[in-house]
Amino acid sequence: MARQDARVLKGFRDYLPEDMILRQRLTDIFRSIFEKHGFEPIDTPTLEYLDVLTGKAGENEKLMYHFEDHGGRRVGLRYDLTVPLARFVAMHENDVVLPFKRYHIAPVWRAEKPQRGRFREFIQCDADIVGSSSMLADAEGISVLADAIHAVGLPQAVISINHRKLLAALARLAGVPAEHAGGVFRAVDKLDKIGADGVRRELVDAGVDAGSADRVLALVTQQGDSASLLASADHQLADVDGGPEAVRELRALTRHLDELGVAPETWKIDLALARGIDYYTGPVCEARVESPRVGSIAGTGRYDGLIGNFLGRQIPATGISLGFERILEVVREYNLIEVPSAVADAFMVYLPDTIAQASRIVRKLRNEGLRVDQSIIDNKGLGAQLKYADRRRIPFAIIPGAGELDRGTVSLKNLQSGEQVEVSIAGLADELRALTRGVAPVG
RNA sequence: GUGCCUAUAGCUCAAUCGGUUAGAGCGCUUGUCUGUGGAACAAGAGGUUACGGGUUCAAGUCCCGUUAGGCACCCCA
Repeated sequence: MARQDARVLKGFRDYLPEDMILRQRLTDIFRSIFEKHGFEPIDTPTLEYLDVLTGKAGENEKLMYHFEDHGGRRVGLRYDLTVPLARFVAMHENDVVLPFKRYHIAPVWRAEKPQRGRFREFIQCDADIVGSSSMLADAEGISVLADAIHAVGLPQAVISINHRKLLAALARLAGVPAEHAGGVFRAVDKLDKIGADGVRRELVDAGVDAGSADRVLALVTQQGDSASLLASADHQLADVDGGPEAVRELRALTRHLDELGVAPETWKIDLALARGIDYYTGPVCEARVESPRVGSIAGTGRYDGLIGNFLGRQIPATGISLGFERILEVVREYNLIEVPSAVADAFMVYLPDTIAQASRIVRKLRNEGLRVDQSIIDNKGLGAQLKYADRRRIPFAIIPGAGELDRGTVSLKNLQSGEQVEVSIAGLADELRALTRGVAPVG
C-alpha cells in the first residue's frame, strides 16, 4: 500500500510534550503578569474578512494567508492581534468599558521566509489599552514589558524608548519633506544594524538630499542620558511643529515609569528608535537582546488612528507585544526557565495481585490534586515499568506490594536517586506534595 | 517574495580523485534479568544518502528542479 507522506508546511511546527510544557510555562508567566496589571483576556476568530485585515491600504496582503472560502468570501488568517482588536472594539463598543484593557495570547500567521525565531505560525502575546490618551497607559505597557523581562530573567535586555512625533519633528528640523518621513523612519531604525553610512545611503536613495540626511543623522545620534537628550530635543524643537508636544509626552512617560517603580537602568531614550509599523503615532518602545541574535523580543507603541478606521471616530490606543517565540529562543539558549521533567508527579506500578488496591490509591491521590499516572503495562515486570517511568522522566514511582499493603503502606521510589522509602497510604499525598514542591507549574 | 549556504540511520557525524556490499559513536530492541530501572556484556533491528530527474562504464560525491532548514535582504515578534 502506498504510504501517505507525513510532512508539515514550511515555517509550521509540531510540539513535543517537552516543548509544550515549556511553552505553557512561558504563557503562564505572561498571563500572570498581564492579569497582575489588570488586563483581561479576550479571543477573536483566526479567520477574518480579508478587507478587515488589510484595511483600506491593503499593503500587507502579500505576507498574509488569504483565500476564497466555499461561499466565495475573500478571507484571511489574522496577521497580528492588533487589527482584530480594533475590529473587536468597534463591534462591541457597548459591551466594553473604556479605557479597555485586554490581553490576547493566540497564534497568528505570516507567509514570510522562516528563520531562527521567525515562523509562519507563531504565538503573539499582546496587551493593549484602548480609550486612553494618558501617558499613564503607555507607562503601564512598559511596566508589563519590564516585568516580563525580569520574570523570565532575560540577560542584558535593553528597553529603548522614543516618540514617533519626536522623530518626525527631528526630520522636519533637518529639512526633510513630510512625504519622506516614512522612509526616514525605516532608514533610521536600521542604525545599529547598517551603521551611519548605511543609513545615509538609504536616506539618499529614498530621495532625501544629502545635507538633510546628514542633519537627520546628527540629530538622532546625539548622545547623553535620557534627561539630557530630552532637554536638548526640547531646545532644538521649540519652534518645530509637534516637537514640544512629543517632548512633553516623553517627559510625562518617563516620570510615570519612575513612579511605577520601573528601574531606570532597564530603559533609555533612544532618538534613533523608529519601529517599522506605520500606524504608530506616539511613544514607541522596543526591547532587544544581544545574544542569541533574534532581533527585537518585544515592542510597544501608541496607535491613536487605527481603531478609528472601524469606528468612524478617533479612539486613542497603546499596546505591547511580547515576542513569545523569540523570548523562547533566548530561554532555551540560556536555560532560563526550569520546567518539571514530566507532567505527572508519580507513576503507580502495575502488580497483578494488587491492581484493585493500587487503583483506589491512585483515585485518592488524584482527588487530592496530585498528578498520578497509573501503569497500563500489565505484561512486563517491575524493572521494565520502572524503566518506562524513568524514560518518561516521572520523578517518583509508587510500588503497591502485597506486603506493604498489608502494613497499610506502599513503597515510594525516587527514580532519579534510586532511594526508596516505605510510606503510609494515609500520608502518601502529603509526602508526594512535599517532595515535588518547587517544580510544580505556575498557577 | 529575492540572493547565498546546507541536507547521509532516531541524534551527532564519517565515507580519499566520481570506483566493490554507505560506516562509527550514542540511542533503540532482545537476552543474561518474571518484586526493583539506569551499568556491563552479547546479539539484533534500523538507509530508495530529503525527493524527482540528468551526466557517466560507475553518483552520497558532478549538474538541474522540488521540498525543508540556516544566513542576509524585505518585513517584523
